[in-house]
Amino acid sequence: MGRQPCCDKVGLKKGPWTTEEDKKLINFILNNDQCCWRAVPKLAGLLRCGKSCRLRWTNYLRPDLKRGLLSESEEKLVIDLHSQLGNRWSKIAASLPGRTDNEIKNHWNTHIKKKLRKMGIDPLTHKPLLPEDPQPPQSPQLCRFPVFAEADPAFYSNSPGFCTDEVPLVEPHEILVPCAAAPAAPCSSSSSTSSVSSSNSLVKAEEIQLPSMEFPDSLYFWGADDFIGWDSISTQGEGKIDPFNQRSSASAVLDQEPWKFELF
DNA sequence: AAGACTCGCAACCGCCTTCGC
DNA sequence: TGCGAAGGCGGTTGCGAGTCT
Repeated sequence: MGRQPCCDKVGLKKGPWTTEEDKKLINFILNNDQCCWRAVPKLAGLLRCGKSCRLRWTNYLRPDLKRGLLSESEEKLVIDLHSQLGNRWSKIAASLPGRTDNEIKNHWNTHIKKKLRKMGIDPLTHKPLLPEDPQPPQSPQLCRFPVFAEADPAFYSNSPGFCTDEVPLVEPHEILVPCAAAPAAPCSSSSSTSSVSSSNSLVKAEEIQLPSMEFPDSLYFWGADDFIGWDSISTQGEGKIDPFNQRSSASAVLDQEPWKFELF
């Protein structure tokens, strides 16, 4: 028995969003509350599934999104959080304001994974990559590679220039640290698939005293003060139309201050 | 110059979780 | 308490752009 599709797909458009569709969605969300996504496409006049609208909004159109590559510190945070949480991208993204789970996931898969491998670290387990020998390190003096924060909070801070792009290849034996310095903690990596059982790793994430990354309310959604341009949308793409001839009061607010980043 | 190959990202798919009745 | 609907999430895919041969 197949699962019912999330929405009736007959007649629904798929694939890349057009500028016009973006405008419609933006306009709708600016003018209305985000009631239920299922209703959004119909009300906004889009031939899309509600899920698709939600995804487009949260991953691409949301005003508080940062664009561009992750900064060095963001990347470090992602690595650290990943060692705690595994592939729980939404949880990781929650600690990185303006970043989406999808963006972080993509960045992880395309950049960080490679860099960690280059460093001799298994991106899944955050342990040293084992050479040919499949046996895990058994030495009582050595324990598995600890998560960064646990291993040494100064891991990064002591290397201000740390950039995973530039790190030399590190041999596994160079990474292993004495157990005393880093009590083994359950790493979530079998974890990439497993449910990081909950409290444990989550508590650990708290324990490392991550910087408070909570958005101020104003930034979250109608944070017009930190939000630049639909104009960039209007000038982008084939149409080059001004989508907001009929701007809502909400979007009019956005005119009052320049938005600080570009969506496209 | 052109075809092959690689890479990165946006978007989709389908399972899981949450919520309302 | 159980059920169905909707939203959330993580894995995967497809395609365009860039690079290599």
